[in-house]
Amino acid sequence: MKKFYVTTPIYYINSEPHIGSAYSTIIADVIARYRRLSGYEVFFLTGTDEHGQKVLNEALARNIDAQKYCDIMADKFRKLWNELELTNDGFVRTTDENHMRTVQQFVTRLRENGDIYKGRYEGWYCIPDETFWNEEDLKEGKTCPECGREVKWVSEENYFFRLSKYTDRLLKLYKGNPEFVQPDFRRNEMLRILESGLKDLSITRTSFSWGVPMPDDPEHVIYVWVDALINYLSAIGFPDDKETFERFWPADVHLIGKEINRFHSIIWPAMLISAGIPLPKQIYAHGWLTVNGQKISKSLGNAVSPMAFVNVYGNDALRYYLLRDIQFGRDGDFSEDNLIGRINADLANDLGNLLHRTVVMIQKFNNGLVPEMGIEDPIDDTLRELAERTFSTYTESMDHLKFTQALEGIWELIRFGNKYIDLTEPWKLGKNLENKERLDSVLHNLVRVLKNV
RNA sequence: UGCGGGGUGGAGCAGUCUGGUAGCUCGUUGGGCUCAUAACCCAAAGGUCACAGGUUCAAAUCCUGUCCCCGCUACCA
Repeated sequence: MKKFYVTTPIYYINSEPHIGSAYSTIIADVIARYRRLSGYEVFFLTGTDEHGQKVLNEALARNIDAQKYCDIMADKFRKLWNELELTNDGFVRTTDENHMRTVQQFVTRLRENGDIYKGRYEGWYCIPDETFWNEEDLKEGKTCPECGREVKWVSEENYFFRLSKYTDRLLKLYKGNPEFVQPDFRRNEMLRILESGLKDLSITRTSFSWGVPMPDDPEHVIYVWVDALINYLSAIGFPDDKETFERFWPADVHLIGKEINRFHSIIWPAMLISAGIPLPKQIYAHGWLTVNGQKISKSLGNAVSPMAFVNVYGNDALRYYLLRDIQFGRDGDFSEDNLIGRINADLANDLGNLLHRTVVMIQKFNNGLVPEMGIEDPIDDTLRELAERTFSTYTESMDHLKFTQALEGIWELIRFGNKYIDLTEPWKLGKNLENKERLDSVLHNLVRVLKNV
């Protein structure tokens, strides 16, 4: 049996899940369900990223223990995925004991391969923003270009990963596997970064302790990103459960948001090469959702919970809308008006009506039983051919994550279904017993179409 | 500053790589039909494809320049 391993980003739990996190996860669920239907053994992974300064701050602000805070937040994510009826096979938390052990083992491997060294990380640091800045980016009087507050020169002893060593190998990887990073324009962005050369990456911090301790040097905690990326391995048993790990690794697709592409498309493969582990087959970076044209943000208060929509319109309607209306890969706008438009026009008027017409006529003309095929007509062939074409383009589209096209194709068939009824006029056929066999075929064909849709 | 995305009938988009009658959904208008949902089916109106040059027998599509909108520029899906 063929396998398929799909992952979502693990969500950083310094804030509650919103429509954006739900979008990524719903897409992954759609991929997982599609592959299961196609006969694959699927592992669909999602989870939460729980270490780092920001999480610690959130916990402190609430005056609760960091682990306790994480437990509460992780539950919110888990609960939401349940309510959205997502079919994830795993839910990894970076505070899981086995995950933390895996991280340490992984980092040990890198060290054994000579890719970790101790160095000094220095720079201008904006404490409230937690950001390092280059000297030339600073504003007048050494202030932060982002928030205008004063920056501080900090110097910290850290461990570094020899990322620079992997520039050429990554370039070669990109050249040899054009599908490795998708969509194309995202791959090109990464290529340009590679071409400009990579700097070594500081992979530990000493300013706080909420993280995975560095093996043999617990004063240092491992940088959250290094910690987080390894979830894709730890969740399927690396390195102890060899059988499960080897069954599913390498990942078939890491589904991510565009803002974390660099970590997945450059740092992650470099880490894996260093550790001697095969690379994932594809990184797919999707776009961002705006809400009614505005960026999702806490301060605007538009970070609405997806449940607000699910409760009113239902899970399937929300999914349909997200896949149909938002070109996958690009940024898109989420608007309730458009959602309603899709529900009315596509789900109710086209699909709903077709189903309703078919069912009512079967009740009326055939006592509610689906008839066998009777007399055929050339129009039946047209319907059949369109159906066949639809299912093959559907498969083709879904394999390449072109959800909008896949759905457009299906709706072409649905619309033709409605037209087919008008052309064959079954309500007229029903008035005369002589036409019974022709009527049977019409109704039979309609049921077939609906069943497959 | 740099990089990226976009500018196509009222709205949202496809088409641009591989030049050759401008397409889809929604909306609008008129008609048809009754199995059905203010539904469905048919038809029509509506676009100098941001702007200006250029290449070509022919450009939304290739080249040059300009304008406008949006995003990113390192740890926020």
